[in-house]
Amino acid sequence: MSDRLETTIHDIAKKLNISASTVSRALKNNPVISEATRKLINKTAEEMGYRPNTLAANFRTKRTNTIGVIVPLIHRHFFSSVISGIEEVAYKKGFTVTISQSNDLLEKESKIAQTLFANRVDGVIISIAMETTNFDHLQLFPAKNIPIVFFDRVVDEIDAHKIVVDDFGGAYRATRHLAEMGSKRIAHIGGPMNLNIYKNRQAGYLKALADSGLPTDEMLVINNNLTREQGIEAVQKLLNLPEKPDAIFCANDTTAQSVIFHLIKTGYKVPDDIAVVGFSNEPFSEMVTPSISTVRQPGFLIGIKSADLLIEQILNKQKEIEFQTIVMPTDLIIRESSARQK
Amino acid sequence: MSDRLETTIHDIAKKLNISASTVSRALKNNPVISEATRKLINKTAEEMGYRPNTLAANFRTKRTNTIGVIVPLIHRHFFSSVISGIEEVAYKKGFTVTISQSNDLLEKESKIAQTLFANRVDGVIISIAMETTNFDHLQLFPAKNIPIVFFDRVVDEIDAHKIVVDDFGGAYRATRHLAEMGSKRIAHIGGPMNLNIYKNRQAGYLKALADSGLPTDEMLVINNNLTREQGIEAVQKLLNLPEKPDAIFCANDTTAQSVIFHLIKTGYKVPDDIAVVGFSNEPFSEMVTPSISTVRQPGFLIGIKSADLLIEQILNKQKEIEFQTIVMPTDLIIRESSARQK
DNA sequence: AATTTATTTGCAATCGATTGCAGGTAAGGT
DNA sequence: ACCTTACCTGCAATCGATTGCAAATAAATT
Repeated sequence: MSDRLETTIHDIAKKLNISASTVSRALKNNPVISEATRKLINKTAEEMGYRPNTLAANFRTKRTNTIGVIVPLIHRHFFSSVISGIEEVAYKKGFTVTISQSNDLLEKESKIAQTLFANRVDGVIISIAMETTNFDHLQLFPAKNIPIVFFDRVVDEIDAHKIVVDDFGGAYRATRHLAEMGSKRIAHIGGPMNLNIYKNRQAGYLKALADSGLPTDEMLVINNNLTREQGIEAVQKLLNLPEKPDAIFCANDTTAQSVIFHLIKTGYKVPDDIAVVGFSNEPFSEMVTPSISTVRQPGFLIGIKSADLLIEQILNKQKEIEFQTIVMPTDLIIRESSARQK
Repeated sequence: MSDRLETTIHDIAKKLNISASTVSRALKNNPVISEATRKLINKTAEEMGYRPNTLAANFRTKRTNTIGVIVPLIHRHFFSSVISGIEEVAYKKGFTVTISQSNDLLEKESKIAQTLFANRVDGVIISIAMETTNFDHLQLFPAKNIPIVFFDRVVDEIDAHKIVVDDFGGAYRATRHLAEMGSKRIAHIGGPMNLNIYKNRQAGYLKALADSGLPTDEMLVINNNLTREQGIEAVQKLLNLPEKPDAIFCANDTTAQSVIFHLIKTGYKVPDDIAVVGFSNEPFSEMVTPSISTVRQPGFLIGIKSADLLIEQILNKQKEIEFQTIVMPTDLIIRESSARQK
């Protein structure tokens, strides 16, 4: 009804015949205010239906208590787990979280970054878009001393805390597992090489081949954007090789699923003819038939860690910080798509 | 030059020997400023590295150009589609979107609402949590004349624009389809009756039974929270009935999937022994085997419509608005889980 | 009783952009 | 020349909370 009548600290001050500064301090639990006055002020504020004007406070303090989060796609299970972790920490420490999705597009990511910047977020947590190879839009933040934390898809070119998962180890174990299942020609469908995560997964794959005494074959490695469609194209290419693969390690579950789909459709048995392992442990991976072996990433923990590191920086802006790159463990989940009876 | 700080409109004004008001107007493309001065001001602003202080503007205008979105779970495909729709519109009209998830918990939803309120969002778009039966936390907004738009899981008790999908029609068509496939005893696993969407789906189911000349049987209707676990419990109960069902219409895809999983595990053939239809068209529903027949909801369109209606209210605050409830169409997707050879 | 110390509170400037109203200027009309 | 009108621009108040510094009061010490 009467929304022109917001109570301010001045109204409270006037009513109690004290100054606005005292009211402000009391409401903020500033220890310099005596217990008695604080109680009185809180009671009166309550009675008068006072609600603090966050906008005024933000303006004055130049802080918004807001963390901006940019992820490629919020509906990816991994990312929504990370977001949940971030929210968990942020709420506890009194920060609000603004989530945006880049849809893996550089242009959208850039616009989001600008918006967050203009809205003066106190810090940013980001996993960059697949397309992103230029980082000017992210330089905005360091330039104004606004902390950034990168996770998963990190950027070498910017100095900041980075949380990555052990892509190398996950890929290594996945590939070793395929070798242990008796596979001799293990193919790899990987992502774009501008993203470290895919570089590392590929490196893990190659190392595992070497350690298993298997030769590497360029023809068995295909890089694309890991969509459903490209997964099918890739597997078709692999099946057309003179020497077909007997196992495929895919850098994400979507590709693994489309690969399996195509293999079964064209008459191959999974895992007996060709075993498949994916990456990320998307929820569907255990629901499909055959269920997909995959590598689990600790999304929730990554979110917690990212938010912790970010908030620490926000609260200690002056301090010189030693940036660190934290590697979170991954683990292999063996399911039907790779579990051969030996 | 005191410009280790941020450039303000006053700095620009001083440099050009004009007033801050003119600068402000020029930067806002206020038509009252002549073309010449506007160009000069924009150029100078650019040169001086001016960036508008959104916080100051927000404070002054009491507007944040921010829309708060509250959904149960962002990783549900339906909700992330809606969010994409909202973002699409919001971005175009210069609004920022803050997304939060309630995890289907009343308490979290309530905290989020308070945070959004304290942060002075200009409007809210929400689909309420499964638990929510009390709406005090949402009354905050109407009380301060902050518009809300409800979608999908709407609330009768608050007067506002509401966008719902045609749950009744979708359920009706799903059930009719099961009847046409020859099912005589069609069960229903539904959600909590405090949510309209589940009430309507159940009503559609019942009407379809009646129109198909099938008797209704209380024993064939089970209501729970539609989780995986509860889906399995429910189907166990149904299989223990003296007269088992030959089809099950589930109010979401998660339940449908767990039901199918359990049926196959216990030796039933889907769809031949028991046909199953879900609801929402989650991406996994077409990837699992058998793929799940389901009801598609136009999430993206709902997001667009919600944002349109909300922003219209934000921009025309004074106007009396006739609140409307918009019903969006649904359609049935027939897949393997219900496609019997007749 | 005088002085020091500790404890509370108030003053007043500030943050930067916005906007109603008044004042100024140039162009057009008589 | 004088007066309107239309068009630009400036003045100055304002939004509400925060905070460094000074001052007032109370308590403790000599």
